[in-house]
Amino acid sequence: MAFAGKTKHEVLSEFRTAEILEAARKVFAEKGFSEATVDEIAEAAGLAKGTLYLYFPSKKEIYLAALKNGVAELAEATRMNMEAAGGIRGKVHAFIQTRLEHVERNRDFFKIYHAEFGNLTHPLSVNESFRKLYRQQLDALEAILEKAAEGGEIRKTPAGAIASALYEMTRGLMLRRLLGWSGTTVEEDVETLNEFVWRGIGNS
Amino acid sequence: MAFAGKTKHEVLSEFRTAEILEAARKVFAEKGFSEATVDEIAEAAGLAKGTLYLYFPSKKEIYLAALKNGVAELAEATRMNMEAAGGIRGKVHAFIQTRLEHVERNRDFFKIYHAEFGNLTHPLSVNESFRKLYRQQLDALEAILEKAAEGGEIRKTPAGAIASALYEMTRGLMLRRLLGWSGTTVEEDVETLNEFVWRGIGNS
Amino acid sequence: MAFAGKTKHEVLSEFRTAEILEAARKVFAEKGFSEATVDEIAEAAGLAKGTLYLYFPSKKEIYLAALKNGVAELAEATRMNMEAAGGIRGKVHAFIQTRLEHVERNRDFFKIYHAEFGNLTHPLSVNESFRKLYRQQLDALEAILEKAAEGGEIRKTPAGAIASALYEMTRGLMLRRLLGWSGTTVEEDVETLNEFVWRGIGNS
Amino acid sequence: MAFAGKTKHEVLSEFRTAEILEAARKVFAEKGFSEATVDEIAEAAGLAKGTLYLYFPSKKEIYLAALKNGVAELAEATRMNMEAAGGIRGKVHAFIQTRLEHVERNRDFFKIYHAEFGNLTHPLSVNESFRKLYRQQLDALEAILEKAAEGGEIRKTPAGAIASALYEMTRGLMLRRLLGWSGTTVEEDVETLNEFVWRGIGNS
DNA sequence: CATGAATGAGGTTTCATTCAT
DNA sequence: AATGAATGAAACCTCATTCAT
Repeated sequence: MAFAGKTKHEVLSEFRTAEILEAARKVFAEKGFSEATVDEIAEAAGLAKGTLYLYFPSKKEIYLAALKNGVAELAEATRMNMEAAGGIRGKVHAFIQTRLEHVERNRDFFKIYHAEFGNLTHPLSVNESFRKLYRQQLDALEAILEKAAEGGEIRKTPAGAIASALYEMTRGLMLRRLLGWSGTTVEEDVETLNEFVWRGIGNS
Repeated sequence: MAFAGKTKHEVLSEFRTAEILEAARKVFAEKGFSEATVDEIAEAAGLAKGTLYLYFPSKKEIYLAALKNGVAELAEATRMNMEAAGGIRGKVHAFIQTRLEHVERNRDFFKIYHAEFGNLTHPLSVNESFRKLYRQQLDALEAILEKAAEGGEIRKTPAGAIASALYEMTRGLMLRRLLGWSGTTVEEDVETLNEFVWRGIGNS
Repeated sequence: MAFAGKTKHEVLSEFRTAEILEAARKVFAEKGFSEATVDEIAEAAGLAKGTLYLYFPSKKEIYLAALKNGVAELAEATRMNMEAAGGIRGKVHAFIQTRLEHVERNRDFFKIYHAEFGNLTHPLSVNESFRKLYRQQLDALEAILEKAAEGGEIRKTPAGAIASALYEMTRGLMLRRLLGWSGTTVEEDVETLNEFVWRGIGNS
Repeated sequence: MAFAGKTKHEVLSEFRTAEILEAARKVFAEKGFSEATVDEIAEAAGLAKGTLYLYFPSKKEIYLAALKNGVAELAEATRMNMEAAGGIRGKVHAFIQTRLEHVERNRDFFKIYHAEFGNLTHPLSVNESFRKLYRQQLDALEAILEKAAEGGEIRKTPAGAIASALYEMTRGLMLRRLLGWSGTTVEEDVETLNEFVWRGIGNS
């Protein structure tokens, strides 16, 4: 993503931004948006409070950046892995696997991510674009399922509901891991879910 | 539940409490806990701010009451309907149906309910007992699935993960309805989910 | 003080008033004016809060009544006993004795009384008239001392300062008793103080 | 007391703290603890309300700091001057003189100081340590008197009561000056009191 | 007369944001 | 660019007082 030719200013700016976002993710993950204070984030980042405002215009923007950052990464990785996979079965497997594996490496981010789903129904919420992205992902999933059904790869189902179910059951297992309630490995969870879903939608 | 012989005080107290909780649910549903103000709740209830504090000791307690109230009701209804249903297939159907139908009649409550799941990973969150209850429900679901598997009613699966998946996919469809993204009736959603789950766990 | 010919109304009114003042004295003694609440007084009096407002227009007035009541009684008893006593020596003794003995029987009142001295320097304080009364008592004491000095009964002193000293040293021993720091009887305290004062002002 | 080598932060912090305490003393002196508002103190200090909270965690702590500050200073000055003075007569004189002179230079503080004596009998009062300090001073005074009596410098008296009387008569004259009721100079008051006390306890 | 539910002004405290250094 | 002291709006909560019953 990064490329040569950056000015010294740009390099520093990116470095600070990343530094702040990492600290922010840690604090927001622990406390949630409202309970977290800018002071805490500044301290976690080892910077003065005022410095944060050189890089972000508000607490809310820090939060959004910390969120979007990870969301885009996850969405992108998911999309790419699904594209690379052949056939509907591979795609579904990729979807589940990518997401579940991601959790392990980004626990702080996922706590924020989860919290944000809780805010989806507050219209005045921190985030309008989050809802859109969620919708896009569901729609994409739905489209894939519908196409597969048309091609006879899977049975005919109300694809929207199934997409939602697939998305959320995956998220459920992610949450379960986050809470430390899983006695299983990621691989096992992936297989369990994959098997379950496949039976659910397969046209056996 | 209500019975004669209540004092005037008790009647009024119950009435006010209900009045406040209804207003609170509306405001909390719209804004979430942190963004909601006690003033707004008071106004929504048509009462003065001080009056709320005659019935609840703090904003947090109002929130918890509004939450617990509905949570207990939902949990109880779900448990009863599952118990009444015969066989694992009936129980799973009852689980899905009870929950999805409940949403339609308690939209405000469900927004709060959903938001609280987002807080599950914040250890210092408003609510410790909520996490426990969630865990209990998952455990109960797991136990039912395991027993059914032992009895040969369904295939053998890692019951914990499946319970989580079942719980969350249902919650996903609830959220979908809440967001107005469903073009389907509750009955259709129930059947879709039921069919999907049953294929997923059945021992065909 | 009470006399026949009262209407039923007056009798009840006096009874309620006394009841309230006793409760008020107890609560104010324990908490001070600001920390005491009207609710507490009402509860201590076994009456509803609203009832208090039938007999007193405000919390402040309850306080003042509870205070003045006792202040007047103390001042009157002191004045009478001093008048009855012969000679300056007897008068001083009567002053000390009356006041110290009074403490034992009216501990609640004396806590309020003491607190009020602490407010003397707040011009906007609860009580303007209290300051006046204090001043009157000091002036009276001063006048007595001056007259005695003129008559050669005691030595010549700056009578104002001595009056103040006499008043406050007595109050000091009263406070000492209130705090439970006295290992002595009232009589002993009276004699100690009397001896001390007499040596201090006597014209030996 | 101040010395070089302080950081800029320390200098500012001390300056602000002093600034706030001076304003606080003025406001508390005028209104008492309960009637004073943080807003008033902030305004008197020429600072925003929030700024006070950068230096003190609560209104109560501001009050205590304003109080303790002066109390410690007075106690220390008194102790030192008494120690420096030779013989019991000198010590008593030093006690009276130090305290009375202190009033003139710290009128605001002394109003708070006096008010606090009024709270001594409220067990849940702002200040527990104040009571202890008062007790310590009385005990020290008592010890000095007892020792002098044993050495034959003064007559035998119940030293505790006399200590209390001495302390409070001094405080009485301090209050008298505070109220502007003294037509005399500090020196005259000191001499009057000294003479009075000395006759009272001397072994003539 | 008595009640106590209701009120709402007013107090303390927090914290996102600004800006002079 | 970085700082962190200062700000003040806004939130929660208390409690003296009122008034319909």
